[in-house]
Amino acid sequence: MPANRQIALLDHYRQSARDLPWRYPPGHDGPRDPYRVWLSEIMLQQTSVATVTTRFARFLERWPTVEALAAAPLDDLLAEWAGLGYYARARNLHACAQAVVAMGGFPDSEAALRQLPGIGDYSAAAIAAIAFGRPATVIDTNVERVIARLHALDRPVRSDRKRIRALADDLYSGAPAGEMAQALMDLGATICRPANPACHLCPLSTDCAAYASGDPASFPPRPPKKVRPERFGTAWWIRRDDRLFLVRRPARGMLGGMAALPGPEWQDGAPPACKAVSVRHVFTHFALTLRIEERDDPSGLEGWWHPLDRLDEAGLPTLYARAAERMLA
DNA sequence: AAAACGGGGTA
DNA sequence: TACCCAGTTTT
Repeated sequence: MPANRQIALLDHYRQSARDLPWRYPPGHDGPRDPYRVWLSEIMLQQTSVATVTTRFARFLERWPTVEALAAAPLDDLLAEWAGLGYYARARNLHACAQAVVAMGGFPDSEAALRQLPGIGDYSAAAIAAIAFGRPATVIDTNVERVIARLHALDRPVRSDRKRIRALADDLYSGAPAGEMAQALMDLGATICRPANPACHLCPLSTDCAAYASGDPASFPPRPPKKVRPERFGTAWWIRRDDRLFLVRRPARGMLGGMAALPGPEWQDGAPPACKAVSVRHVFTHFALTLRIEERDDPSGLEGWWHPLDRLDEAGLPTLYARAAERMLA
C-alpha cells in the first residue's frame, strides 16, 4: 500500500521543491527539453547540486542544443568540463550527442536511453521519467538511503540491491515517476541526509522503521573504509617568454584527454623527500604528490605553447591548475 | 563483484 | 580528516 507514502511525499514536494536551474517545477505542464534534462543528469553524476548549479547555465549558453554540442570539437567540451571531474563523462557526452543527432533526436524509452554512452541504469530511468513522463523506478543514492531507512535495512546497500529495487518498485508504483524521483532526491538532500537527518521535518517519519529505532542515521550501515595509496610524479614547467608548454593526456585513463603539464607517468609509493616545489592532490582512490621541475626545452614532446595570461582558458584539470597557480604565485 | 574514475563541499 | 555527492564503465 504505497499510496499513503506517495501522497505524503508528493504533497511535501509540491510545497517545498528546490528551485534548480534544470528543473521543471512540480505541476509543470508544458513541453520539456530532453537535452536539458540529459545534460543535468550527466553533470550531476557524483557531483553536487551546488557545483553543477554554477556550471550548468554557462554550458547551456555555449551549446544550447544537442546539435550544437555534437558539432563542437571534443577539446572545447573537455576544456569547458575542466574542474568538474570524471572526464569520461565529457567524452561520453560528446559521443552521446553525436549518436542522438544521428538518430534524429533523443529516444523516449528507458531501454533505448540505456544504450547510449554515459547513460547507465540511474540516468536512463531519470531521463525517461523526468523528460518524457515515462514510468520508471529511479534509484540513486538518495533513494537507496531513504528506502534503507524506511525499512531499517541493516545490510550495506552494495549487498542489498535486489531488495532495495523491489521496495523502490513498490514505492514508485502507479505514481508519476518524475515527480517521485525529484521528491525523493529533495528529501534525501535536505531532510533524510546521510548525517543528522531532520526527521522532525519528514513527511514519512511516522512510517519509518529507522526513525522508530531511535537511531535513523545508522541506516544504511556503511562499509568499512579502505586505505588510500600514495603515488608521486613530476611535472615539467617549460616556460618561454610569456608562454607555457602544455600537452594533451592520453584519451584513456586518469584525466583522459585533458590538457596538462608534461611529465613522466606517476609512480606508486610515498614521494621521495625533496625540497622542490610540489602540489599534493587527493583523488578518489589514491593521493598524489606532484613535484614541479623547471625545464627550458620541450623537444621530444608533443604539445603547444599556451599564453600564461590566458591559462584559465587552457582547460587544465584542477591538479595542473593548482600546480600552475603555485608556480605563478 | 570490485575497482577505476575527480573534485568540491561540509562537519 | 573523512565522508558525501541525481553513477558509469571496465576488469
